Amino acid sequence: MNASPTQPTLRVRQRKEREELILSEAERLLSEHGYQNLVMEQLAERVGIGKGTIYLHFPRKEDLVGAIVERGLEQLTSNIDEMAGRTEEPASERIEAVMHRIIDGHIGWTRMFEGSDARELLEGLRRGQSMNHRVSGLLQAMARLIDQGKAAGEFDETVDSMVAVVALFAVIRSLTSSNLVGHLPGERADIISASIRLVFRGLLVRPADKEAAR
Amino acid sequence: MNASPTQPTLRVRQRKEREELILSEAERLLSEHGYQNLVMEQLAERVGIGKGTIYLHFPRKEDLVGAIVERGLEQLTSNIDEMAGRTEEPASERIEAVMHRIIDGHIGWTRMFEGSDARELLEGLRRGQSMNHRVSGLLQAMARLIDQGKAAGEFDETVDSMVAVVALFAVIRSLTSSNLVGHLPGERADIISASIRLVFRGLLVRPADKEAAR
Amino acid sequence: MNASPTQPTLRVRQRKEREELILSEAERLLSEHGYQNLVMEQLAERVGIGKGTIYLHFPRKEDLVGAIVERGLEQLTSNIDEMAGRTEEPASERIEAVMHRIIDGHIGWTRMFEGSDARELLEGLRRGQSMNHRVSGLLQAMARLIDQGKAAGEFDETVDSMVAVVALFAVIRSLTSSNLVGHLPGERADIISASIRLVFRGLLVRPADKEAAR
Amino acid sequence: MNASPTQPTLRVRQRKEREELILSEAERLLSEHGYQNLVMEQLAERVGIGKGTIYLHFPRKEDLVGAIVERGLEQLTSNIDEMAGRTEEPASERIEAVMHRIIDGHIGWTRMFEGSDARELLEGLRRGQSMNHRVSGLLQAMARLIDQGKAAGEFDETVDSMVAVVALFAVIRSLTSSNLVGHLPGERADIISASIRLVFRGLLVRPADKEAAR
DNA sequence: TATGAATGAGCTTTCATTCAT
DNA sequence: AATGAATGAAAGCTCATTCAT
Repeated sequence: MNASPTQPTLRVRQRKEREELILSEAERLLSEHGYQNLVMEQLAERVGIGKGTIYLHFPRKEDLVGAIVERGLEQLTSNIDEMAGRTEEPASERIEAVMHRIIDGHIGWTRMFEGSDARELLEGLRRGQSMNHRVSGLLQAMARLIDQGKAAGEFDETVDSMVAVVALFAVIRSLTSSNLVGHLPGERADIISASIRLVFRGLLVRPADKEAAR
Repeated sequence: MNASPTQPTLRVRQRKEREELILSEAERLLSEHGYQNLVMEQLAERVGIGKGTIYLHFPRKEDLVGAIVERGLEQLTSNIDEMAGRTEEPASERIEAVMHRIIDGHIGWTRMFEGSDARELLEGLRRGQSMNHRVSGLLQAMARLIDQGKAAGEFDETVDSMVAVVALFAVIRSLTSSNLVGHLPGERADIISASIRLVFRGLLVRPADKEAAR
Repeated sequence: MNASPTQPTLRVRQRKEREELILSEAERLLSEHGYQNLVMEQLAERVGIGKGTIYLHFPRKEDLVGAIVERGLEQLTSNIDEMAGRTEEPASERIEAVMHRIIDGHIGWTRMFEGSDARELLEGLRRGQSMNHRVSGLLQAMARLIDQGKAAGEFDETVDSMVAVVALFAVIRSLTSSNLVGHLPGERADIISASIRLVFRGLLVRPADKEAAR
Repeated sequence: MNASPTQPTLRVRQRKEREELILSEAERLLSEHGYQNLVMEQLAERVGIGKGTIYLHFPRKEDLVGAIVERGLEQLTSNIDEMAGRTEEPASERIEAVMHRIIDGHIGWTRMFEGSDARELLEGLRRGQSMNHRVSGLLQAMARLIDQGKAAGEFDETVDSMVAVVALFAVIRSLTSSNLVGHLPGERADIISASIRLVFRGLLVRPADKEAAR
């Protein structure tokens, strides 16, 4: 009489799938063109559904974007947490891996929110709390990785972990948006690696410090 | 008819002045509200001129913003060049000063381009070439400061100057937009200073290296 | 398959019941929000059925509203006819009672058709003829009451009954919509009663006339 | 240097003219199709201007309709006031003339507001006060006419003037919207006249009363 | 030269109606 | 028979850009 437990309502699954489809396409358009230039009709067309259908899933454009942000933050956080489990590898390598993964897989975060009334959008998300949790969660996950490095003697304990997180994300953000990188000589990948390592240099325990500590 | 040679420009000078006025006001609106929410009519009103007059100076909204970007880049570059002259001060201090100045005096660069079709905007600027020059100029000016530091033995010569520049600007950008910083504990100013210094730590010549070099 | 002849209607009766349910709820929404703001989905939800089901009964929103109007006219007419039976009471009192009942129990007739393309709606109803019959029936039922009054010597025979009917309904309509009444001093109920009586004054046989008739 | 006093800015006059044009056409469409079915684009087309131009004069559709209402009330009031001046004619005749003029000149008051969220619209107008003044002014102007009739011994002083006003407007409203009248036999004009007179009968001083007063 | 009235493409959002399940 | 997901026409409103004055 009722749906088998292994098949949670089919309908629901299809709905979820379509939602995923919308979000993915929207994320692409968002990172390509920014909030204002994401046109609902165009989005629908690309997904291959009617304009109104989007509104069945996301009552306002704002909500659509909010969902994308949350999804992104969630993915990033789980990525980082996964890395936090591999305690056999040095923290610095794991962090670098995380950063590369973020940079590669991810999406012009910077551009994404262009032209939303970003202030209002974020404000709204913030009021809804979930954004706060997600962002805080992301930052803390990253900080945990750094703390692992400190505990392992890799990183300098005098450097505030949260400050390091900010610096790392700063580099990610900048490398992600092509603004500057586009103007630099050399391969993009090289620049990325070198930049990440530069920040690490500031974070690593210095031989001299160890010396001094004796 | 009788334009004196020393003042061929009365007209021209007024024109230039007004152009400056437009740009200044536009820059403010831009950093406050982003590209899409910069409304030409509102701008004209604030400047105290007619809407159409703006179009006498900048045929398209895009051009107006392009001019602002160029002007900003120019100012930054000259700021940095000025600092490059004060060779009596340590490079690291001068760089930090530059960074603070950029961050303080500056303009939500991040928000400024929100809602432009950034790709198209930049593409257009690029086609006009001048953007390329300006950005390259800015990066190179900064790189020169770093090179000075290297020459003075402050900075590690093995670190690529351009990479360092990218990292520095990355931090600036991130600290400028409140996205992350807003989620951090502590005073904004403290976070900024700490972040800058973290990058410097990675740049400074390490005592241990010196030791090893002996 | 085995529908007993006395109850061929189990299905049919249920269908009729649901139709009644839809109409009642629709009438409420209609009088509260007007035609345009009557949303089919909301209606379905309130009735507790699926949106599509409504369309099984009424192929178009227009038809739904048409049915409501007819039902309303029918009810009013039967109300009046019932009153026409109580010949022991004075016609004027019975008419006043009818009017109060209409005003009280009734439904912002005025608001109900807000936002329909009333012309088209009525046109459509008219094409279906039935509307004409209903309205005529209503007016005639009321006229019959007045004629009773004339026969009883209560009302002046020189006043055209139909004109009196129009005037009476005019007052009802106006008193029903709060537009004017809201701007008047005094209690709503008092205004209503006084207005009705004013029209009656014009309808009653005048003592002076009687005098003259002697 | 400044515009001659007899020619108040030409611009301003043209603007006023166009505004008048918009209002007139809007009033027609409004009375024909009701608020919801008044489509801004269609209105613009009929007036022969661009859609946006309307918004230059009336920032919201609501404002446009508000202006129409005010204009209408103003015209009515001044019509009535003018009539109030002709004290040489009997009040009843002047009132009848006013009513005919109202009915002829303005038609679908009733239909005009259909489908606005009338509640909100009126609420808004009411909050803005101006509506209150206008409507009160209109009712009072009419009441003044009736008072003149009372003073002249034409009308019965025991009938509340405001109640009479309500009844008169009730008739106007009803006769204006074709709902009922369309279903009546006879000429529209005749019905109108007869209805008005019926109400007057209720208002006039009765010979019998005079008799009694002796 | 400077203006701002006029324009209309373009956007988000709503909702009657259809139709596969 | 009953449902509600999907659709897309339609509508109000904004604002970059033009152009008559």
